[in-house]
Amino acid sequence: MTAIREQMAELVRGTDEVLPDGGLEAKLKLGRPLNIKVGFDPTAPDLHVGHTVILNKMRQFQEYGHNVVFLIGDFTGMIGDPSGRNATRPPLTDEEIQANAATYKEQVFKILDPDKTIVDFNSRWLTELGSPGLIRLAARYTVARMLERDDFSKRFAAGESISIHEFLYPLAQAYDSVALKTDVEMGGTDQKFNLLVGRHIQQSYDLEPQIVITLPLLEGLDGVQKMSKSYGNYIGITDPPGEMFGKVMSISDELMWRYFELLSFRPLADIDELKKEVIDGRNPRDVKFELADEIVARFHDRASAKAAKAEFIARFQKGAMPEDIEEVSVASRDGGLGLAHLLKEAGLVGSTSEAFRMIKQGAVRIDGERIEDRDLEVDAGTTHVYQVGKRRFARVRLT
RNA sequence: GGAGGGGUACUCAAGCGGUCAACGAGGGCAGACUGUAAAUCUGCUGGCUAUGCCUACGUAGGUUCGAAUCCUACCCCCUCCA
Repeated sequence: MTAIREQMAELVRGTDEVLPDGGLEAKLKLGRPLNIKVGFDPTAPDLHVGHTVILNKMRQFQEYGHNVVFLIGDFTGMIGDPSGRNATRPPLTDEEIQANAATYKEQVFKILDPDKTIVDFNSRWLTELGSPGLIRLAARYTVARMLERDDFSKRFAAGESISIHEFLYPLAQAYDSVALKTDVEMGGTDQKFNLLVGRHIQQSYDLEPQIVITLPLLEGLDGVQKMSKSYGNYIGITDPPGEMFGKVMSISDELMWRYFELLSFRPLADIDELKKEVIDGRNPRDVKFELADEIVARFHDRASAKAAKAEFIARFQKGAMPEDIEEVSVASRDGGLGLAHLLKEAGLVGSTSEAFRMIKQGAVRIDGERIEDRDLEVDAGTTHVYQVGKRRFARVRLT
């Protein structure tokens, strides 16, 4: 195993907090592979680059020879994420959970080492716990301590409702650490409270408390809210190269540095150098190209990144049509079809009302030519490229 | 168990018998400007067989020519007291 000092330096890099002070070093000195646990929600198998911040860290632990458990919270999923809005979720069926798990593996193993990753489900021990066990578990923590959680105390103070079962979430998560004899648990900064509850609960079961590592949450494309599927501000790790590239290019200059910090593998010194260049007059767009390039190359490959960049330049700097336009065929009625209906059928707009609005606003083009006539009838048997706004395209054959 | 307050579009939040598909803000979308950046300005933001019709203001009924607005019941949330 690599020297502890070197491990420490690498493992701490990019983290938000490692608690308690000196704890990780002491664990490493035990000289055995540590049990690392990270929990994931069972409902959202579409990973985005925000998740990769923690996946990269998990990978690092693996490289140092530790046991990494990718824990799917199929049981806790029933409780729902207490920091979210939905207090309760309908439990998923076994089939759904298995399907989600399979999707997870497919995506996660782009980063994690499949041979070294243990995928587990917390229903395995939490179901078995039963009501008596749950009561015994709940007896180990107090309401006052529960209310220390920022989210709970705020909601309580604001007069918003907190359901009792929400208190079970941190407890169940803590019990996972008991069941797995976890040495280190990682999560986003928003998980800090839950992770710390794990320490207390472990101790009450006469186990050594785990080390808690929090990692910064990556902001989404809007630069305000954290990256999440439900906010629609994410870069999916399975996004096609062109889309991934475009999404990175659409972030603000300020946010770009944050992405460099959390997603790029470049040494920090390199990033500082880039910042300096921008201050000295280099176009931030070109620096952003480098970031987009690195990210696309990581989740696809070098060639795709290069192609994505070339197309980006052709399309947005030179105004060319995108290369891969989806082909759709739409059935006509009585030898033709109104433009609004055609756009709806082709999936370019959500409703005919929206189509009319878009036409009125000058957002609709056929073969690059702006159309203002909302009553335009398109003849059957023709094929044109229809465009709504800057990003939505389709080659539509009217049959 | 008692008393009071409240449930309005993606979110917050006005409206409290007709002029309400519903003020305003945020978000989103589109147009202009650009570096598909940000900022800024402008417009749009329920649906449809489209200049008219249909469906919407917690749910179900009722009063009325007419209800998001009034009445009744129910459901849900919050506060105080017990």
